[in-house]
Amino acid sequence: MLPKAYEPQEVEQKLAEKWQNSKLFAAKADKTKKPFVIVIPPPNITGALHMGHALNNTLQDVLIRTHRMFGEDSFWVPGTDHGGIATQNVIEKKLAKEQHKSRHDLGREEFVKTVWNWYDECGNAIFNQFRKMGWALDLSDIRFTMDEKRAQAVYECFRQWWEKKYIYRGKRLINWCVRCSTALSDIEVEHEQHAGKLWHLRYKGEDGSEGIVIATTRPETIFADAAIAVNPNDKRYTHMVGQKVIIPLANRAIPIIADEAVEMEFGTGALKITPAHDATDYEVGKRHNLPVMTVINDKGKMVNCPEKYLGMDRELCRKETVKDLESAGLLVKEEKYMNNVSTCYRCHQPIEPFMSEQWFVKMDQLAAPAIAAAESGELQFHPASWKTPFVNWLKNLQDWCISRQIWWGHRIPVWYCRQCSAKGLTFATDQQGKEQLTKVSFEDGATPIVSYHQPEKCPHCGGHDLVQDPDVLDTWFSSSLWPISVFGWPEKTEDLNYFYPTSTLVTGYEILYLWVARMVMTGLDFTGKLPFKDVYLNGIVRDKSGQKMSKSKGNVIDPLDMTAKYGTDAVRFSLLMQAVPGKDIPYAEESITGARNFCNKLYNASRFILMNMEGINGPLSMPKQVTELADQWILDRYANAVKTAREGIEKYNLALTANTLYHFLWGDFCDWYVELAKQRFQTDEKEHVMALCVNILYGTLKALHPLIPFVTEEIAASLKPYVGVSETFLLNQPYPEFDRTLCNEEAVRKMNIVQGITREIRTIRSQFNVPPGLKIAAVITAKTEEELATVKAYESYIKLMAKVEDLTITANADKPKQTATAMFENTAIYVPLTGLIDFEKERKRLEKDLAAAKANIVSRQARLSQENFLKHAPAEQIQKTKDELAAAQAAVAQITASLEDLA
RNA sequence: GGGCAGUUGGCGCAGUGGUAGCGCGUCCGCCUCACACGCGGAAGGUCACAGGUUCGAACCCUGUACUGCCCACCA
Repeated sequence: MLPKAYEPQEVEQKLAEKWQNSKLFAAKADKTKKPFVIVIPPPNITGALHMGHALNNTLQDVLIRTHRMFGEDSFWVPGTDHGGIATQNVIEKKLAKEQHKSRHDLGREEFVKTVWNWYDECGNAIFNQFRKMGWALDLSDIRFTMDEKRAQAVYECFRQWWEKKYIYRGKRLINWCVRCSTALSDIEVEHEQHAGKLWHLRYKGEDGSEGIVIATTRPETIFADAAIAVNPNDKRYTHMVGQKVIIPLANRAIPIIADEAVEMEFGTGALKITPAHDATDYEVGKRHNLPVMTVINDKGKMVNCPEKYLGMDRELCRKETVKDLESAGLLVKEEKYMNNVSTCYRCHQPIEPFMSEQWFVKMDQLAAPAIAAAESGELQFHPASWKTPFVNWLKNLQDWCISRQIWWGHRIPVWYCRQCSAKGLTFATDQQGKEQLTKVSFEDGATPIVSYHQPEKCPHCGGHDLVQDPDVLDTWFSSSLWPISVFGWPEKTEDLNYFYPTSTLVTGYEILYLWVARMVMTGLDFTGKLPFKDVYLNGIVRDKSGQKMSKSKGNVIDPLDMTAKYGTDAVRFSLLMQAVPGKDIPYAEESITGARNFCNKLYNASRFILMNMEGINGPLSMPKQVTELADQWILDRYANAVKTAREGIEKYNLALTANTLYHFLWGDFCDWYVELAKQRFQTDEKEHVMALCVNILYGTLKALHPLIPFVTEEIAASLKPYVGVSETFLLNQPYPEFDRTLCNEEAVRKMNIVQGITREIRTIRSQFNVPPGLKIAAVITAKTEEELATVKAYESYIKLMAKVEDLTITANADKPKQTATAMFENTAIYVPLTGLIDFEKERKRLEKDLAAAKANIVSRQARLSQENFLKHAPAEQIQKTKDELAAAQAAVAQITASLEDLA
């Protein structure tokens, strides 16, 4: 005998291995079939899986599995991402913790080797977790953004864009992370509200006058001031424009200029312009031809400033400057201020705007086709509300800074001749005594040679002393090529031809710009085709109170802990029940228990049906024709559940699919059909009923399999002999089709009457504490032909489900004495309960029902007396209202009689 | 500053024109021979607010408030 409760752990382990070993998830590359392809958002090799991965991958898994069952050649392409800065940070922390070493202690080569070792370790761990989760990825064929093929793709992209002049080198004010010591692109910068201060500083006039007062959050940058700016329309300052003032503590004169960028209302209306350390100021400086002077270096230390502050950290210098300004009497005011601080998306330290020569990609030509694709609707977003932000982002795109001053990543495929480029190259000796190229300046004459491998010789002088650019590419550079690189681009492979473009991209909205937009641009640029036509944006898994999960908040739920405790299916199903496109999911352990209970319900229902299979040999096919109400009804429910489940998948509304199947299985199949079937098991109808049970259950298992693959596969294995299936895996069987011929509205209507009357009797039983085992008598007086006929025909259902022994059915009986009364539509239900009735309780109950019925009469009558309603509303609606009025009137009459009876 | 979501019973959410559903929780009764991870029943909501469209609005339109997110060079 099977255990009472479903124990997922062993089952899942066993099946996960079986699936992988059978290569069940390998795409067949069957050219006769339509491919359905999803490329996985490759997880960074930074550590363990979190709930976000669980959600994102489960959604993809459901799509992959359903489309496979739809008969398509579905292929989910697995891989990982090297994760640039993120991974380098993880390894640096690890080194510091375990060996008290920095990456500089190891040197570049050794450090990179260390990360590769980490990749072996962590990559494996990730795929083991994938296997455990049962995700339909063929793990025998995986990709990595830094493996040889993907590196070739990166190089080819760089080369082509260099030739097209999309890639260029430029000196700009870029976002510099002092902690990570690298440049960042604009979207890698996050904006956080920090409690800071706003200082009002006086810049005295060159002529000794009072000068002007400005407001700043960054007093340490005054040494780099190039001007003071005011709004041209600001009458307070018009007379001062053109005059010169003295920078405090620096004693340098700068002009007062007028520029539209200055907000008159903010601070004092006067703004210090520091082109080298602020993006706005940089633009103003350009307009006014101001000199750019740097006072903070790449380490965040002060340079080019009065000696006192030289070498000081920027933070400390801020404090010191304020102190000294105060002593000098030039600090006019200090106020608290909520500052919008730019921070690094990886380490969350404040970003320093920094003048630097970097590699950029020109975006306008790349963006244009992407904008067109989104605007035309060729590219679809789910939910669609992301289209506008997507397009707007592309329209306001700045050039993409792609060089990073870190060690882990694709090295820029550019070389320099030490002879020809000598002036533009700066070398330093590292801690291992090796000479390293640290800085490249095209402005000073470095000449690039674009090449994947080290060129044999310099094309200019024939020299052999060539060095590679020290920078690596933005990690998103290789990610943006992912949909083509996974299939072997730039080679014209068969895979690329067959599987590209892919079908759907499933990812979080937080990387829509960082990743999705760029894949669209590169895909269109290199292939002329969109990499995917549907973008399904999933929400973020949050904690129960809607907070983002984070280690520091201690509210993280580990998906692996949860799968160990409740089973993978339970975790998957709990997420799917809430998976509405674009919506965040509040998540708590309690969310999982419901899903776990469902898996158990499914298991037990199956167990029950299997138990009743005893004595039945061979497969039972689905009966072609059914005449019994319960059979007609359950087939209608089943057909509709399948229909809605499929709709949910097509509309990317997996919550709809999950909920529909949940309620069909539990509410319709178990609570009513199987309960009714129990009595038929004792008759010669048994085989017929079993045929329906087992086939409907098997169909439901197939419909559920993409959502909860383990428990369904496990059950299906036992059920197969009874439905005549020889195929081992559910995944290779067709997804249930909606069968219109099974729909039967009349059966649903009749069953609804049976259920309604049953519930009324059960309520009476419960209200008057009738012992569950006690069979009772009941009198049903049906006032309409339909109800009367139905009750008469299916009195056995009511007797069974409501535990009624003696059922009297009449068209018009007087209310028996000493009974409880209930109404269902036009039918009165009397339950004689001599000695059991609490008259006071019954009176209260009846009065409540009476009030409700009276309210119904009033509202229906009001509606029916409106001429406009009768004129405009559809006939069907008018009839419905009339029926409701009649039912309410019948109820009032009946209940009133009952109340009189009680008195 | 711009944009996008959301506001439905104690909690978390479904529901796109015919006056409300689900899960959890609560309360009552049940170990009824598949399942107590269960069965039956009950209580609980003027669908944020104000206008408008409509015979009819949780649902469509306008505005307001609050919450969250994204974008943006008010230092």
